[in-house]
Amino acid sequence: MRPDLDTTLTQKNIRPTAMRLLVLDYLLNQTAAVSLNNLETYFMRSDRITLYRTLKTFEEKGLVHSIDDGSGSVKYALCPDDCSTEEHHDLHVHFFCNQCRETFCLPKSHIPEIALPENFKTEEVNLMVKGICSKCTR
Amino acid sequence: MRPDLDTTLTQKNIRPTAMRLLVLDYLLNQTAAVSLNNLETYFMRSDRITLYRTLKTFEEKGLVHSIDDGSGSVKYALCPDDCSTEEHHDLHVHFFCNQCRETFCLPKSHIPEIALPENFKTEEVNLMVKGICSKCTR
DNA sequence: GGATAACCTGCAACTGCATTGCATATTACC
DNA sequence: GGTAATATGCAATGCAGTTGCAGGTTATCC
Ligand SMILES: [Mn+2]
Ligand SMILES: [Mn+2]
Ligand SMILES: [Zn+2]
Ligand SMILES: [Zn+2]
Repeated sequence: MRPDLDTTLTQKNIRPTAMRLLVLDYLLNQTAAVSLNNLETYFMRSDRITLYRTLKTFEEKGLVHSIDDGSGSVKYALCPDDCSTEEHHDLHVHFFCNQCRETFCLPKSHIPEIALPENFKTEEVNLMVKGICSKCTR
Repeated sequence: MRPDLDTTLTQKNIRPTAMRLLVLDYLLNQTAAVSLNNLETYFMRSDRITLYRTLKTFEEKGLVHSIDDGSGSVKYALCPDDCSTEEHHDLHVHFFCNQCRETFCLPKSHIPEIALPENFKTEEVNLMVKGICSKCTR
C-alpha cells in the first residue's frame, strides 16, 4: 500500500541516507506535528544538527511543512502529496491543544477568504486555532 | 480630544512613570506594530530591559496586545479600548508585509468561524496574513 | 573496481531574542 | 518626612536556531 520509504525520498529528490529514512519513518508514525526537540529525544544517539538539517532538507524539497504554533519551537509535519520544492500547498488550519500541547494539521478545515482593506494583497495565510483537541476533550 | 497619556495609564492601573509615558506616546504615533528592537532603537538612552518590562506590563494590564508575526520577534500594538487585564479582545486579522516587513492590525477584517473536526474546541484564533501592504502596493 | 567529485554528518561555536536575579532608585502613601 | 511598594539598570542566563569546517559517505565516471 504505502510506497516504500526509499522511493518516497528519491521522488522528492532527497538522497535516501540511513538517518533520513529513520526520520521519515518516524514522521509517518506520528499523529501530531513534531519539533526538533521531539526528534532529538527520540533519536538520542544522533546529532541534533543533523536532525535539524534533515528537517530543513525535507522542507526545502516539499516533503514536510513547518508550523509556527506560537509555542516557541517550530513544528514539522508531512506535506500532502502535491507539495514540491516550488510550492507548498498548505492551506489548511493548524490546531494547538492547550492541554496536551500537541499541534495538529487539520487538512479538512480550509482557510476561508479573508477580506482585506483596499490595496492589501494576500500572498500567504497562517491560521492557528488553539483550544482542546479531541483526545483531551473526553 | 484624545485623553491625556497620564489618565490612559492610570485607567489601566499602570503607574505613570516617565518611561511609560514616553513609550505610550511613541505607541500612539505608530501606524504599525512595534518590536522591542524598535523601541530600543528609538529610545537609545534607556535600558533594553526596562523597555521590555514596560511592554510586558502594558500587555498584562490590557493596554497593548502582542503579535507573533513569525518574523522572530514579537510585535506590540495598542489594544482597542475594551481590553482589560482579564480579557483581550483581539479577534482581528494581523498582516505582515513581505516587502516593508511591517506588521499591521486590521481591526476591520474579522476572523470567520472555523469549522473544526468533531470534539475539537476553539479557545483562541490567530490569523496572520502575509503579502503586500497598501503602502508598498503602488 | 578504483579515483574523483558531490554530498552528508558531527562537533564546535555563535547569534538573537526572551527572561530572571539582584541591588539601587523612584514613587505612593501614611 | 519616613516607610513600604514598585520601577529601573546592570549582569547573567536559557533556549531555539543557525553557520563553518573537517572528516566520512555516497554517487558517478572511467
Ligand atoms: Mn499542516
Ligand atoms: Mn492587533
Ligand atoms: Zn490535546
Ligand atoms: Zn509594506
